[in-house]
Amino acid sequence: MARGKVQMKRIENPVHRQVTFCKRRAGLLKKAKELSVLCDAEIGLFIFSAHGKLYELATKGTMQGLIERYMKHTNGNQPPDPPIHHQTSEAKEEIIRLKQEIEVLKGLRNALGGGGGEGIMRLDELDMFEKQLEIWICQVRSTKMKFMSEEIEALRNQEFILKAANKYLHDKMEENISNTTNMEPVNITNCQYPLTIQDELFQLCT
Amino acid sequence: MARGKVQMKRIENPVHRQVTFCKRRAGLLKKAKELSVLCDAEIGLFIFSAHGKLYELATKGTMQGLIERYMKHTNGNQPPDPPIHHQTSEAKEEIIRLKQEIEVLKGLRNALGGGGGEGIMRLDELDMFEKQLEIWICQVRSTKMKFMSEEIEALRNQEFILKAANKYLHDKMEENISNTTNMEPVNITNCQYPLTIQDELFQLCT
DNA sequence: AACTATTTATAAGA
DNA sequence: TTCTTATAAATAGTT
Repeated sequence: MARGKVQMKRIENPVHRQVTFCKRRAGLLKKAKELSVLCDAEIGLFIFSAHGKLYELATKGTMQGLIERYMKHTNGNQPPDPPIHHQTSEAKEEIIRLKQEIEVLKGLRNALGGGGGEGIMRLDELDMFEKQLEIWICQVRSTKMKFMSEEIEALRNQEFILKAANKYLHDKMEENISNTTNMEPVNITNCQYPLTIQDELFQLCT
Repeated sequence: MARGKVQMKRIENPVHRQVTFCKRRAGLLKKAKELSVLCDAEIGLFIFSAHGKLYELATKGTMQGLIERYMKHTNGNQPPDPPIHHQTSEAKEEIIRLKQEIEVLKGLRNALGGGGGEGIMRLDELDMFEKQLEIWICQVRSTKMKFMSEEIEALRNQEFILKAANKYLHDKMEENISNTTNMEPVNITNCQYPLTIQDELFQLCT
């Protein structure tokens, strides 16, 4: 505030910073005392330097007494530790919030991993909506999978029937050949393509 | 401090006192903030007016946290609230632990997503994560659908081949019958089950 | 709340 | 650190 304005940001030069800290700390304590005296106010002030050293001022009584009064004032309920209770409540709320977030993330992770969605998180409507959308998608896909599986099953049955018909005709033909003139038998083994249905394909959304 | 020195004693005129209180209070709070910013200090300040009204400033975190630090600094033996401090410390530790867990889960998300996750906004992160989840699920399902479609196609081909073999054998048999003795033809129409593949099943994730 | 004449605080230099 | 000093800020008294 003299010989040049000062930028309201941390003073990078450590020497300057330390000097300014000493000067302004003294000024601040002085101002606090003055305000207390002039205006009959009760002031508690503590300053931790960057290195952790403590400077304090309590204008009336002790800092302990002031802190107690502060505590009592912040919330007019619990005389022993209302501020503490308040703080703990805040902490508990944040813990609950963080736990919810973790649950959401775990739910999403599980959905990614295997689809085992579980608890309904009480979060935003958007969140709920997206979760329901996900569940809906899973259900639709599962239904489609079921249809396709049934189709494959029907085709397998069809294959079985056709093979049986084939064998019947083949046998009949050989029977006819043996009964009649020479006739080369029909080789249908070329038609016996292996069927390798991957059963794990049907393990979806279980 | 202007237009006349001020005696360092209580201002008796209530109006003057109140005005001075307002002005100097603002100045004191400003000075405290400046000291905190310029010198990287942590400052707690509370002012009780003569009438009991509270004005406070905590430069970092909450006044509660600052008071805790003050308590911890002065001496670790205060009977009124060591348990309180302990409780709060536990809460803070749990908050830190939960935050770490969230970070782990976010890392998992990024690993799964692969895409550029940078995350500043929490809701946005969640949103993007869920979107990625949806995309991922869709991709997995599409791949499975592709496999199943290929299986169905193979079965259709098999069916075609078997039908052709059937027809060949049937024709041959009729030929044999016409060439040889009377013999009732094999009726294979009973084996001609209609195949109705629902093509819309393959319209997934388009 | 706004204005100013002063006092105070303090940044930079020694 | 402390002192000095030019200058920026704060503010007492007033409107």
